[in-house]
Amino acid sequence: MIARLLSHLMTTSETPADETEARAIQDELRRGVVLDEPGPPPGTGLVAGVDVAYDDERDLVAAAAVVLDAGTLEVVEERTAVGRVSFPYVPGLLAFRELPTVLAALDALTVTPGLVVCDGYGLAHPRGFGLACHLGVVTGLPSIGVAKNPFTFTYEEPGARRGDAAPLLAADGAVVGRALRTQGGIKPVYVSVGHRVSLDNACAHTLALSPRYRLPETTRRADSLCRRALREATRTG
DNA sequence: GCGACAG
DNA sequence: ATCTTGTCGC
Repeated sequence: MIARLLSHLMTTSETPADETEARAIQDELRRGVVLDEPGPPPGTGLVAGVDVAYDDERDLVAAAAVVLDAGTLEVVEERTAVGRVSFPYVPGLLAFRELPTVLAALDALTVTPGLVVCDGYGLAHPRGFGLACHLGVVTGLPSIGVAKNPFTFTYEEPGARRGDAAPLLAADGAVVGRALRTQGGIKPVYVSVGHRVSLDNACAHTLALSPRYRLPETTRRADSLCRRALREATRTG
């Protein structure tokens, strides 16, 4: 079953036909999420960052997967993949637009990361199952989501120092993630659990990956790489 | 009912 | 996400 669902996400030809089908697939994948594991300790092993860039004009999408040494934050491996845009941007269904190409880039890696950091949300999601959850369940890897915007969620402004945080709340008051200040005096990032990681650990990783800038080095590296890959793809083919 | 809404 | 110059600052 997971293989069939994975093929839905992996291949352009089996992309969900509409939003209703996408939600049905989302509900299937949700059954596979594991939330009772702490995840790998921060600062050790390999951490991957993934991101995607689009050229809607030419119907192109480029994804990047960058693996860093969690201790030194040095790049261990980089891979990219280019494909066709197979699903529109629909709030709540971002995974179906981004994951096919991201999975292709991850598949090209020769090393296996102990954690994948996504640009977007995990459990902080209208239906409780965002991009980072899909990626985690489909790959089996621990995953977290680090987003730049609070989406539809609310939070009390955390303290101004690096490391200060506040719960990210859904409309019903449920804690779905955390607004985490990765740099003093700068807008926080929004961290949520994807798969096989605790929220505390997700935040510890995010902080460890953001020694200098607001966003984690994984996200920054993947972002610049997929943009470069898109430029190359546009210029070449 | 209408708008807002990760990337 | 993307459209986009110069500019302020380390």
